Amino acid sequence: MAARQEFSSKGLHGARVDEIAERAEANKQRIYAYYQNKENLFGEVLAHCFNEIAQNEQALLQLGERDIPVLTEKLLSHYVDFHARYPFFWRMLAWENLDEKRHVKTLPQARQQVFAHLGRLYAQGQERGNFKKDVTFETYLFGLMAVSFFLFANQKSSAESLKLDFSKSKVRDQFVKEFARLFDVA
Amino acid sequence: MAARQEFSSKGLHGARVDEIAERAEANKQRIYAYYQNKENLFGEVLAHCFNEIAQNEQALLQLGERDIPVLTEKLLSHYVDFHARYPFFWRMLAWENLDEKRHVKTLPQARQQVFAHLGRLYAQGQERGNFKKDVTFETYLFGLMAVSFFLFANQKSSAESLKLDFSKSKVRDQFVKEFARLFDVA
Amino acid sequence: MAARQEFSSKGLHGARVDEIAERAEANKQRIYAYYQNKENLFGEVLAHCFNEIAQNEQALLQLGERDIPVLTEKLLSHYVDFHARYPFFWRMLAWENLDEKRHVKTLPQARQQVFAHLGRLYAQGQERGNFKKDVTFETYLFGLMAVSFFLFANQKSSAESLKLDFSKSKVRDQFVKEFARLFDVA
Amino acid sequence: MAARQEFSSKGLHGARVDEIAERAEANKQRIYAYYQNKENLFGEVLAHCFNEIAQNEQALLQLGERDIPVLTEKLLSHYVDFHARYPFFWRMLAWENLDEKRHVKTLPQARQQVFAHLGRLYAQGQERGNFKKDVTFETYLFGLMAVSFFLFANQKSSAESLKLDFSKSKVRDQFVKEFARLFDVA
DNA sequence: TATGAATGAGCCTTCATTCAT
DNA sequence: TATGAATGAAGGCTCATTCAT
Repeated sequence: MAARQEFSSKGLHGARVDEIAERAEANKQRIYAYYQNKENLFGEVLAHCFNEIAQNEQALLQLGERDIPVLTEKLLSHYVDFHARYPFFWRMLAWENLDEKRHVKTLPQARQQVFAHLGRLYAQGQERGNFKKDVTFETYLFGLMAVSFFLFANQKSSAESLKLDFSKSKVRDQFVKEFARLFDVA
Repeated sequence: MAARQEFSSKGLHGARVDEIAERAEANKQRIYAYYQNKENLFGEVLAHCFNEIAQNEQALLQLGERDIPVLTEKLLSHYVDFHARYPFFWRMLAWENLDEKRHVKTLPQARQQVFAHLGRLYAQGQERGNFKKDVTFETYLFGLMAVSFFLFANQKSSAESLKLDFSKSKVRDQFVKEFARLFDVA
Repeated sequence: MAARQEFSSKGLHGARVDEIAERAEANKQRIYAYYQNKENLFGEVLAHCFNEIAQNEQALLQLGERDIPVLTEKLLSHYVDFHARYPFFWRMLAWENLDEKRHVKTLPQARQQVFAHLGRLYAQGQERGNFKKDVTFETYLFGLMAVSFFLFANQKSSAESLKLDFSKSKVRDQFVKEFARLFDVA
Repeated sequence: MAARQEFSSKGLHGARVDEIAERAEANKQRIYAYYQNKENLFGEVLAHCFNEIAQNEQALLQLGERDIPVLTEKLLSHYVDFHARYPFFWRMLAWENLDEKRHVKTLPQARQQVFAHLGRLYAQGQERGNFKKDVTFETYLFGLMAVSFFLFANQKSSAESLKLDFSKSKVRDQFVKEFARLFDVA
């Protein structure tokens, strides 16, 4: 979908239907026939982005017990890679969070399965002493997501306040490793 | 400034000059006389928000050596409180980061001083074993900021994916404590 | 024809070709093949409505000399019934009269025959003293048509200005009788 | 108001806001500032037309007992003149009656006063034998209105079916007189 | 024959910005 | 200094009509 491009870069109100139609090499009436209005289309794009991350997360189901020692690093690099390859997500997420209205009702069920799987690994890791016992999985996961999201969502501003250029993958990789250390025991 | 209200809630493009003028009980001529155009005004508001956080951070200069053991918790609760009391910031920051153009050139110098001060405390903490030696202060601080920002900026969506309601201060407090544990050694 | 429904309720400009095609379970190509364009189709519908009233009026040819004493009542109830059963007519007539362009060229010849027949009965009635000698048939007929048309065409507004509800058939019947008295001698 | 011209000739949906603005030598934003939207403006115009007829009817309050013998003729010629001088009314009325939505809530109270006055005269006329005892005032008035409305509202079509040209005032005057005879006793 | 898509224009409505008083 | 009006350009959405399959 070419609408993703427009919406992710300009948001619901900034995007122009004409532009979308042109990029999609479709014509407006087709768009309105399918989606009724701009807002619906935005919702579809948003849902698509959520599906994208959900699908992408399926790979995490491959993680097993032996990955527990490097779980944090793997998760972090997974999300950072995702954001790097698929910048639409954090942008659409940000637009949606800034908007008063909610445009996506149901979040993909698929994510819950992955989270459950990771939760089990985390619990095992806690037993083995890889993760802190007094930190819940939700906190841990939230931290990982926050950090990876912020890495991209705040690139422009943080680049100036922290004097770092996250667009270089080396810098990013170093961050992943450092954050892995931060999040893990010892 | 009443423009802050409009811009923070609707963004540069969503905000309406008429609305701003009306709320400010000023008239449009005044606005255009002072700021030339909407974009400039947005920049001023943004700068104002950055000054706000910078000023607020001055309080952190009070932190001293004896606070090192609870530094993480203090910093986190500082930022979380700030976001809770001053929701304009994360919103303006998010709008700015989503926009192609940069509307603020210079970030307040004041922040650097605070960061330097905190950096010294962190270094001492590393010596004393409160913080991990292999995690830089930048990483540490970035983590704190990311987590506190994400707590608010992603409230709508995360409420659904993680089933948590961050609007309750209890939940937030618990998070602060958990994250403090996560970020600290042992 | 399903176009009648659309045109009569929304007029030439308000009606939508897509809607008509859908209701007719035909496809647009068919419509354009037969009628060239929307306006022609409107003309056909209009003509159809005129034929409908003309055909309906054929029943009036049954009226004979013995009906002269109740001619007014019979004619009035005929037209009122027609409008009640066939609301398309007054609406299409109203649309047509409001539009600058004329969409129907020829009015059905059949009506003239009926009018001539009624004219003869009226003349006889005048001789016999049933109808006023100084009121022409045209005036008389025009009055009947005006009253029955207005009864329906002005229902919404008159309901409020005259506090009457013509949708109730009782009220209508009473009106027919009263108007018969009004139009007849003594 | 120039909107009256547009709306009365093309109806709510046929009228063009640009056209109205241009004719009014105003600009669109003024229109939208005052009336919010096209429909409201239409409602105002409609209300204005109702006020016009109501105001015009005030003249009928001058009619007194001595006018009773020629009441019908006076009323008819009043309405016919009004329609001839002010063609906006019947058109706006017709548009409104064809439209599903109601655009005017309250009809002018002033009309009721006039109607009451005329009703009293009619009652006296009934006593004196000028009007039929078994025909109510409502019927009588409705008839007058219907006839005068139809005279204009159906001019285009009736011109063809009845072969009469109501645009000539002579023809109209003759009609007024004939209808007066029709409506009056003897 | 029937269908989905395309076109191109038009219309209502909204803005940022500027004039004029 | 403050206010109402003006401007000019969009932008969302809709339609009648036509193509192409």
